[in-house]
Amino acid sequence: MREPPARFDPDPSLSRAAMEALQRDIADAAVFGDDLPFDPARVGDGDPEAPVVAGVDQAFRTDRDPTVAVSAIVCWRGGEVVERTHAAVEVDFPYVPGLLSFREAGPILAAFGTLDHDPDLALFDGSGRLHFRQAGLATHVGTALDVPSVGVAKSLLCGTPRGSVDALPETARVPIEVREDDDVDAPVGTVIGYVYQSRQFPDSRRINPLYVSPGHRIGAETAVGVVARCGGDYKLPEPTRLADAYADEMK
DNA sequence: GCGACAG
DNA sequence: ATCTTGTCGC
Repeated sequence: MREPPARFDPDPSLSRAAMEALQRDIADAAVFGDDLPFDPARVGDGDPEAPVVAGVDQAFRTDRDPTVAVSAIVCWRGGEVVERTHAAVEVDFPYVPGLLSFREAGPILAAFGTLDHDPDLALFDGSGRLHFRQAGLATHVGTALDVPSVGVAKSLLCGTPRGSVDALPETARVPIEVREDDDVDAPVGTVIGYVYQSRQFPDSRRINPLYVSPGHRIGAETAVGVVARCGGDYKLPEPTRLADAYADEMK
């Protein structure tokens, strides 16, 4: 698909201050409301007209000196894999909470560059708006490519759930808002994502919920909705789970 | 100084 | 993210 504009290049050689400044610019350019060129209620439908969802995930080869990031993309449409691609890129920037995209967005954009399909929506492993400067990985890449995107994280980076998240029943969702003591660049009370209990066991054992947030061109409620419509039999949405397995296979 | 946080 | 066997339960 198309090349990303240099404006939002996730350059790992930038200073930390420059990275944070870029994230504020990205958050300004991002759209955290529904602006979708497709009907989100049709995600997961089994017909050829249904939206194409791209699941994106990475695996790393640390048996090399410059670590190699293997970024995988699986395009999925109503239960069918319509395309798979990947890219392997050397990375030297470490994982730093809040700056994940400066480690992973480069390899991800390289993989998108080899993708034939133009996905309607992209699901990322990490946060979107659920980020200190409202510019997590899903927001960064979604905005750079101007593709509707959603962040699906397995743990919470910031924000406060509006209520209890213990023993949530399957499909339950709890808004995550900004509180006074949260270090998030958004007004107090803003809903920046949702806790989503995608799967749950009948017994006492607990499965951790997912933390879903808007990346670009989608609102928080619709974001959880589409993730729910991509759900298979596992905790992670199908496109993400398939990309995870493909990334592992490719490394 | 303490806290503490995606992958 | 990655390193890793067995083990508990449906």
